[in-house]
Amino acid sequence: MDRRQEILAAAAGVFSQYGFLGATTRRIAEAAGVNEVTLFRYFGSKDTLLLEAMQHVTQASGIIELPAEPVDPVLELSAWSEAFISHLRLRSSMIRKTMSEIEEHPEIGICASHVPKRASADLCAYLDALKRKGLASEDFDSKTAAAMLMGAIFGDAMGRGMMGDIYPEPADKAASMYATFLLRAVGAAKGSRTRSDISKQGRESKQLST
Amino acid sequence: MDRRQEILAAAAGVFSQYGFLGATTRRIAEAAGVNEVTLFRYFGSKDTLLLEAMQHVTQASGIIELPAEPVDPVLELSAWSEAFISHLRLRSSMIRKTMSEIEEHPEIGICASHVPKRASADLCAYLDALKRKGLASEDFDSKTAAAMLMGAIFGDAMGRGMMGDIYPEPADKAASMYATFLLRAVGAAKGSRTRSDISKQGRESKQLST
DNA sequence: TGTGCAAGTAAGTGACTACTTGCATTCAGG
DNA sequence: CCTGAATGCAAGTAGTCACTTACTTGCACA
Repeated sequence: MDRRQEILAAAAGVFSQYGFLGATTRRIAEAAGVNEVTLFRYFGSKDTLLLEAMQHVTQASGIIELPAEPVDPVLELSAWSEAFISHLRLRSSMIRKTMSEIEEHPEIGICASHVPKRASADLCAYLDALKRKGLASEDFDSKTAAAMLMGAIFGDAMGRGMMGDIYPEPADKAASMYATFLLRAVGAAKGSRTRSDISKQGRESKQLST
Repeated sequence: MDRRQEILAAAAGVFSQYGFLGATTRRIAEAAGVNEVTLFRYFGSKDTLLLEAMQHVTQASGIIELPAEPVDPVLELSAWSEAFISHLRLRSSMIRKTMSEIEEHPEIGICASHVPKRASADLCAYLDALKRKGLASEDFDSKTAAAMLMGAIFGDAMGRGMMGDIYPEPADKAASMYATFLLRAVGAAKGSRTRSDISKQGRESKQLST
């Protein structure tokens, strides 16, 4: 049904603006251009409506794939990071509301956690592929590295609006700066040497390629 | 006054469990062991009570100082990171609630943002001191590096409860693993080789000591 | 012994909450 | 043309919300 989708979208929008308690059935109905009673006819209760709405929006994830066989790490990881950060930025206010709801409505939190879980798994696999192909040193922990990059991206997406001065500028290059920084840390910053910030290291670090 | 403090503490506790709308005056009064009317006699309204409560709790920050003159980067930054992550972990649920409230109650968000702002400034200054003393390479951006470490710590503190499997183990060493990873990225991972997680690296990487 | 303040108690206000019921309207298909 | 499903509308229910008023109690101090 068309109506269902409209209501779900409206519910997600209102939730991301007002949170669970603030997302009243009246507001949702108004946003959907629908009578309040219709909500209950479709979904029975506010709880199931909001749960379904959240499941609906977490379907479409903005994560792009990382190649199974890395070729140009800086290019590939920058693109991935930029896609990921814009996914998070678009949804930042919903993510904040969802995070604050995990104690009282864990089901919502669980379905939202699939996105970062998948992102992290993808990223770990990619870093391991870098090791395997000899494109990175082998003496670092993928989970630690992945947590660093994901944390930087996540923190930037959540916090820049409130404390823009603590994050690197310009905002639209930040994700690729994090990615480049990470690759340099794992000794994979050769190839694609277009960025000036890694030029110096190039001279000295053939060190660990096994 | 003694009573004031008790009420403020109770309000902060209830807020961190239920969020702004869920923190009803009844619940706060109950938690404080005080009559509901007393809240209004002291603070006039729920809004000012909660604002005052948040200002009160953000006074005491668990951030320790970083030395102005770095001596042992790994040791110093690990200690700082561990103190910071346990500060965040203790307050994770309040932080989540506060973050979801920044749109509707910006004043609360603003006073909470002082902690990460100060942490970031301290960290940047420390990284710059590393550069100045020749303990790190000079071709990285301090803000980027700081955002990476703070992001990793923040993400870990917020997310481990819900998706423990994507973060490095053990949890109580994670902060120092992030710190060590960062220092290695900036070429400052020599000295203080007591931690096992960098033992392997020790053999091969004298590389960047300028 | 009397005064004044801090706090509790009880009751109530009007607005809002999720949710229900009953009935009128619209419109498509047989 | 009739039927039935989808929807709107008006009203109502029982509960909670922040907040107020009016009054009582207990204790310190003079």
